[in-house]
Amino acid sequence: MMTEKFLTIREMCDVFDVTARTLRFYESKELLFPVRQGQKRLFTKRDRARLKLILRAKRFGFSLEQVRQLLDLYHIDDQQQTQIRKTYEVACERLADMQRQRDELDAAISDLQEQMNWAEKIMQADENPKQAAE
Amino acid sequence: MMTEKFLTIREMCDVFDVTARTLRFYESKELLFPVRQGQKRLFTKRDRARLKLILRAKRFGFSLEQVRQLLDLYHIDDQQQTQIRKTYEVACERLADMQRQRDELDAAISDLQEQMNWAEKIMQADENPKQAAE
DNA sequence: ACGAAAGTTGACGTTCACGTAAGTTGAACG
DNA sequence: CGTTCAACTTACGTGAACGTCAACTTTCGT
Repeated sequence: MMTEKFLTIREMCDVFDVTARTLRFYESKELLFPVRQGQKRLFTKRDRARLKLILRAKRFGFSLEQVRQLLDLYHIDDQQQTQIRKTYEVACERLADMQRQRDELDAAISDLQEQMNWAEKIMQADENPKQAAE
Repeated sequence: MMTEKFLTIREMCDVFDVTARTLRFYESKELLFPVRQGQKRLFTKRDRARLKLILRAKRFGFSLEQVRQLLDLYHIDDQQQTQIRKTYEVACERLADMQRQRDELDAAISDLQEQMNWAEKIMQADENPKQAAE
């Protein structure tokens, strides 16, 4: 048994901490492609990988539409190879976005840390009030 | 003249590439506090700094409400010092969020770059088709 | 002094990303 | 066989973050 080839919608919800509605919504937006057994959805390993990336990218502030474009890169093998180059270019832009974002994030982290150091000093002073005045 | 102490709403729009509606909306949500000259808004240096941070944080996927909390750290001097500690704790969480996010972002960037290397190889092969078959 | 330009306040509309409720279907269990 | 339960579809509702339009007032140039 290789990690149970398929997951039900409920199992997906538990694993990824999302609602069933969300998974159906993502399917409707062509972000996920669960196979059907009767009318029930079964999520493949590929769906799990995609969902992981979706949730991650969301935390970076990407829209679902942007994520969909990004995801295209991860399943080129399914597609016509004629699309590779176009997809590659999209990926280049996304990558640049992400690198810019990381740089900004680094800056923001530094900023915040500085502010917090300053706040620490203030709080320190607040704990020993008027130490010099006596 | 020290960088023109105040900016009109239109100047703000041009500088930060946002709409007037957005600025008024941010004010209504207490993210910005432009002073009034008559009924016109004048944006201070502090508003400009705040807006910069707002737009930056938005790109990280923070909600405006989260941003508002974050911004509180940046104007503690205006507030009661009793609030410092609370604000400091909020900031700690945000900082942790941001660091986690950066780690994930790094991972995502690596992933994407790997995929792109793979795509490059495919494209390379596509340029010289069946080189080995002849 | 007057008309255009810029700014203001409502108030309603829109898009995204789901939430939620109502009714249906299919497998499963006592 | 009835019912219970999970999953399904359809459809309307919701909060966040603005867009857009209407109807003022204020200011500025000629």
